[in-house]
Amino acid sequence: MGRRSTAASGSATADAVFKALADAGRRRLLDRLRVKSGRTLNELCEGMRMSRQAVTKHLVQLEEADLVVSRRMGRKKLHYLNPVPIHDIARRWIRPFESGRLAALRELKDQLEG
Amino acid sequence: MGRRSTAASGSATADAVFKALADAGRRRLLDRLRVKSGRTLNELCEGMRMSRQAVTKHLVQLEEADLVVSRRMGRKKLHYLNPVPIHDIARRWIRPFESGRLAALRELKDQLEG
DNA sequence: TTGACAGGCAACTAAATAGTTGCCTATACT
DNA sequence: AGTATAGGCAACTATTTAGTTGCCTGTCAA
Repeated sequence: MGRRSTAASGSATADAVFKALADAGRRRLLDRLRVKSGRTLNELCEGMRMSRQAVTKHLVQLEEADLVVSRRMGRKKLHYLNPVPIHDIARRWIRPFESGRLAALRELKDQLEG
Repeated sequence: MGRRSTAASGSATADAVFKALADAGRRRLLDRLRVKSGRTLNELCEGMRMSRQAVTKHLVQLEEADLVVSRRMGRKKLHYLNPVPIHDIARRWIRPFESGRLAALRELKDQLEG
């Protein structure tokens, strides 16, 4: 029920993307893919203080959010960063809040002081 | 144990902010505060298909993420949008991924095709 | 062709989330 | 004073999440 349009090609839901970003471990994985994309599972496990299975599950979440795309190469699985979903949430959920930023801050300050 | 620096004044953790954003209901609350800040709890309950208590809990999470700041006025509680945490995560977690966006996309495309 | 390497799957547990309901307190209105 | 309004607190439930362990499969290399 409520299948999330597997995200393989289109953009994932904002829910999935924010949820994927809401974990320091997953953000670390993204950061490392940003530096160098195309890493194997085992490479990505390095330095993560958890089992390989745990990392796999995090990668699954990242793939469901379409933030990571993977490809099998022989017995290896290579993981690539896909920046599109981040771009999408930035447009819808970040920039609109930055636009009104100064106004919001002024209003907030007024109310907290006055 | 791991107390999260209650966020009252400083900027909240990225975890708390992303987690707060990872729910459509909470994002809706933020959207409405963006249009008009300084709303009461009951105002914010309107149109949310859940009990007042549920909304209260969502607002607590938003406050813990420092995305919302509240102030008692008589028997009313007014809620204000605070745009700072969004600005912070944009700087650390959004823009860096947008910078390399075209490069990442080219790399991704190459790998998926080749 | 045998072993080592890379990864996948399933079952389980512990903890966090999202929501409910019932009742209580404080402030405002008449 | 008495009632309606605005919100708070506590207890409880169901679901989701994050992690573990054990074992299995497919691929490469000597």
